[in-house]
Amino acid sequence: MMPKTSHAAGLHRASLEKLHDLDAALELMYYGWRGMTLLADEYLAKRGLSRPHHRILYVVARRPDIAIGSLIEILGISKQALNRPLNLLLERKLLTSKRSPEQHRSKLLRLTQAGHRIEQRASDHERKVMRDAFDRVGAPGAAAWMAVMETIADNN
Amino acid sequence: MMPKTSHAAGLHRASLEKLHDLDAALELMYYGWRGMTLLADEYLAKRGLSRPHHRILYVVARRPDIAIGSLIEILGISKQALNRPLNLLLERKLLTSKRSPEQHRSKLLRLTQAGHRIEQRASDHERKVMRDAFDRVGAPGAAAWMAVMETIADNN
DNA sequence: GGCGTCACGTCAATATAGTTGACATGAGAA
DNA sequence: TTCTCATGTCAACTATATTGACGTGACGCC
Repeated sequence: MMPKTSHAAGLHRASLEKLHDLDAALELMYYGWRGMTLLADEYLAKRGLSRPHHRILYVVARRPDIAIGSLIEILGISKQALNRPLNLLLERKLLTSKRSPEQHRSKLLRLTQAGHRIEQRASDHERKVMRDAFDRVGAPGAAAWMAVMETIADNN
Repeated sequence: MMPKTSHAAGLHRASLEKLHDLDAALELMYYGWRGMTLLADEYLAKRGLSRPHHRILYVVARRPDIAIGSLIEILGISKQALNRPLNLLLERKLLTSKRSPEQHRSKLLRLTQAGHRIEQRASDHERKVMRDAFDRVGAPGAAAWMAVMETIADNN
């Protein structure tokens, strides 16, 4: 539900009247997501990639030899939606796909060296933002942040 | 960078291997945003509305008599992008627009009773999620959450 | 009183990120 | 052999954005 201002590059928090005491929290969730992903998205954009590509790289990095079907399930998108970004990553040789020896009908995905590098750098941008924020509140504050987010995330 | 599972309705947190200690935080940010907006989005969808409509209603609720140009600036979108959702809200009579007595060239937007009701109910869904999460960690935990998110949000 | 600018409206083309449906292929299992 | 699984791909569509161009009515000013 929110905003931006003068500078073209980055939106900043709007100073809207608060009608409820939790309005600030709603706005922080919105701006927080943007704040965390802003640098990573800029980094990816310079390489002609975007969030969907990062999501694929992120998952494959953590599940080497994942099959395409599993990837679709984890990402929560259709195979048609996966197709384009996945093929781009294969063309760019950020990912490799090979069929497994036994289960010859599924393709197993892996990151190449270059793929690892990009995944790491993009995620590093996001982790740095989190680290800086956690450093300001110390370990107990960080733990509280995690606890709050877990409660919200599991609200399904 | 993430996920989903069996049920069609709501994604749930993926159990991916953590390569870095802050990976959990990255995933929580992703799922947290979804978790907070899930119920509100379902509520809005039942009424043929979506996030952009809610953003407009949210801002107008907090800036009665806002001009279209200011709304564009706050939302950070182009006037062409604003056009469709704004006109829908006007057609549905959730918003009114009138020209001001003096400044006859700008249009002033206001919520109708129905508009207020929808804005309030949608935002209530989000505030409830936040309230439940804050209740679990108490006031100091909530303050820590806010402090972390402010640092991240201002990362522009 | 005319000129320029401001605020708004709208048309067209494009991009991105997704959807559903249909259909094809090669591999394995029954 | 036939059925099903895992994958690939084509087409059409939706939603949400973008930029550029152009139009109109309302002021502001010399």
